[in-house]
Amino acid sequence: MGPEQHAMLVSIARRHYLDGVSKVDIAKERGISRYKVGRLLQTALDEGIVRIEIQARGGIDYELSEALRVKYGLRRALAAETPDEVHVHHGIGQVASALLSEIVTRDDVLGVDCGRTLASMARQLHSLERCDVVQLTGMAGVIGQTATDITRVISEVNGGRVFPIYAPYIVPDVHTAQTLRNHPAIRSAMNYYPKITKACVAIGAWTPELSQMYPLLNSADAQRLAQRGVVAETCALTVGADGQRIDAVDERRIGVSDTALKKIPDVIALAGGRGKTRAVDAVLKSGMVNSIVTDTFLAARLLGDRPD
Amino acid sequence: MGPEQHAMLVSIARRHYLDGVSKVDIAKERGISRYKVGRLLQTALDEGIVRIEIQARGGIDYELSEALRVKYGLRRALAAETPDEVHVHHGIGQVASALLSEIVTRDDVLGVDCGRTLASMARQLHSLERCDVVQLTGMAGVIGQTATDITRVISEVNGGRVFPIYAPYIVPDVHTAQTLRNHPAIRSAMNYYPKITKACVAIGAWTPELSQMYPLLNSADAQRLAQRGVVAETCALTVGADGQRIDAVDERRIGVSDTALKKIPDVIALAGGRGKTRAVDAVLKSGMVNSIVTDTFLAARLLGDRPD
DNA sequence: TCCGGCTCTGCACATATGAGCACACCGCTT
DNA sequence: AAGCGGTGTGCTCATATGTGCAGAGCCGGA
Repeated sequence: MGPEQHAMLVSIARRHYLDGVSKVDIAKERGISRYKVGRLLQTALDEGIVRIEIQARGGIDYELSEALRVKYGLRRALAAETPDEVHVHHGIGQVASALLSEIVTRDDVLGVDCGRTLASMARQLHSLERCDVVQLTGMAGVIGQTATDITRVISEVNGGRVFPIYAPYIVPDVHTAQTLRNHPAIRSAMNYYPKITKACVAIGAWTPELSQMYPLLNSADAQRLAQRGVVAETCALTVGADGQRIDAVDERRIGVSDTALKKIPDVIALAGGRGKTRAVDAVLKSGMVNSIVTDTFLAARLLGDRPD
Repeated sequence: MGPEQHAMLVSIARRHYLDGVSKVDIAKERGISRYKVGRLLQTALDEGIVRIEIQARGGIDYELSEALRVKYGLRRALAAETPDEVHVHHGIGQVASALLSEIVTRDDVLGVDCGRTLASMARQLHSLERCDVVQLTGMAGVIGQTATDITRVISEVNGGRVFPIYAPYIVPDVHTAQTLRNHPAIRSAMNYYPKITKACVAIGAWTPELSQMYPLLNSADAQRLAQRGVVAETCALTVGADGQRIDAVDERRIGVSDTALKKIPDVIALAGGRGKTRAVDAVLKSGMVNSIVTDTFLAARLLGDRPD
């Protein structure tokens, strides 16, 4: 292509894409037909003279996110860019806290699970509309990362009412569980579950290290569940590889039921790091959550169907 | 703006600008109105999420070129990017040769003036449609840069017929000029002038160094012309600052007349370097040329109305 | 010289798009 | 309770735009 042709393409492209002049008007300006202008602009596009770039804000890989969203039919998916594959909690927490700030409104009721990533999210929460905060599960895990701690931190940020559950995640026998569920404060929280409109939950893989729940069982029970196909849990609700519920110790749990969880309009899972690919895949297929915040590495593995 | 909103903007922008999906279809995909899609895309544009860049090919500044073209109402203008303001001939010659290759067709008749820049153009001419080449002016200047040399070099490239003028640019008296014009070979060339469809000419400023013509006059004549307002010449046709013809030694010239030059459909001037701003401005205003190939420095000065 | 393929052009017609407008909703004040 | 700006939404209607198609010119080969 010669310089005259090139100059005309550049000039017309400028006029259209930068000055916003319509093709019809450009055609009038230059005394050519609008079809010709359209075709010249198409040429400019094909030749790479006009480049359209989507400049995503840093911190999130929107291409991976969108692919993930489509693959699992989610309401939203966000893949946080993290420095490496190990220290992903901070990044996921940051994105999740921004997400919460964005979507939580005054009359939401927010349900909260436990976990390291959720704790990071809560710590990074700068502002949040005042709303009720309900603890979705009993207490488990390291101090400062239990659902009770997270619930408290969030309520401190937004000044909302709190519905904590001062009770363990899993208790040794059914009777104790029933007793606890009848405790007025706990009952008050659990009665509020149907009102929850948004929830943040963690996803655990079925290993002692990658689940808050696994270590609470005796190892025989845990292994028996593994043999029955459990690969993941969220809110201590165990699921198999295809996302099907595998009823485990439900009657000994203190927390939201799977049916109640599914009725929450907006359930956001937070999960990242090595070893969780199959678990996240399973929970996303379970229908118990409709949004995911993860890291780019895990997102890529989910899309590539490669477990870790 | 929160990550969800941002992700949606990015996702929609991708779909529209990269995948080419219409706003209506995107609206259907996402179950929202087309107005909303339009407004989201506008937001994405305003927020800088979508960036449209016009990637010009190197070697030419198309922005300056276009501004120049509009300012002088030219058919085309090209500002060559050159390493510095002194060695501009190579760059201008390169662009001009590419331009010639592009626009010259088999049944064009090409008229050629003399000068350093035109010589550079001719040397860099790789391929050119076969066409007749006519010398527009007598010989002047350094050997190898006369119109005769340039005409020959061009014809060697394209194998076309040549109409040279073996005669000086300017002769001492009217009689000699008339005699030469009646010489069969010269007459044959000059009779061909009305058939010329495209021409390349140089622009000289009215100083001994910056014009092929000035040194051919005795200094008294030259200075007298300067007093009459001559600031530039092309093809030894002198013009004043507003582009008006100032009849100088026309009867002693051997070359195309101003009326004949104006009748050529496409006259391309080549000029660049320091000290030529007023001269180029004048010639562009004269209506004798309708295209310019110059360097970016001179182009910028022409646009800034700053003489050098 | 004729012919087939090729490119370029502009048309008709269906869609897509832009712009102003009215209306509903919301939080806030009087 | 009523008033009231601000915001977001979808409407109508005039334009702008995309697409398939047919004709014109052009070129190379039979």
